[in-house]
Amino acid sequence: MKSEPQVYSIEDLKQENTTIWDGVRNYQARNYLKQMQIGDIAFFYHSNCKNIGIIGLMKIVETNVFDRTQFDTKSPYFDEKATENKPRWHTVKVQFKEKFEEIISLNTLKQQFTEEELLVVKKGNRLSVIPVPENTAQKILLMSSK
DNA sequence: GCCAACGTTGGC
DNA sequence: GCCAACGTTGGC
Repeated sequence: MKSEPQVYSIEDLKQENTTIWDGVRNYQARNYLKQMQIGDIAFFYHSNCKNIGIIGLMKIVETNVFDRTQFDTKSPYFDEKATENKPRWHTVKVQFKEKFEEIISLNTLKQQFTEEELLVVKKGNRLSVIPVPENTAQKILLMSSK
């Protein structure tokens, strides 16, 4: 799950402990959010910044949460086509789990994994929520504990 | 349903 | 700041 650290970083999550992962406005990403289950582990990815890469772990603690920002006219994520009765955007609540001592940089990820193994290394990939195959996830966890 | 125009993401 | 690679919008 990607976030721009200038907007919301893993430090922010660490301080808050939990947060509703709102602001996703892409149907494919939303569908991946939908598939998540309570207890699932997600990687926190810092994007569009100086140190790009996977910075830590979080846990999914609630699923099918309404993204309230879609109803908020003052929010940049306001969606005029969404109503309380017919919301378009739901998401998950995540809990801070771990911040890696060292970021696993995009460069490292590119060296270790193919596009098939880890979609985030694919050029032009813009999805902010991406599934990670189990094999790949296990390898990344090993890399983080070095 | 096609596709040009436009807007956004995100690495570099 | 640039720009490739998308996704979305809207006219037709």
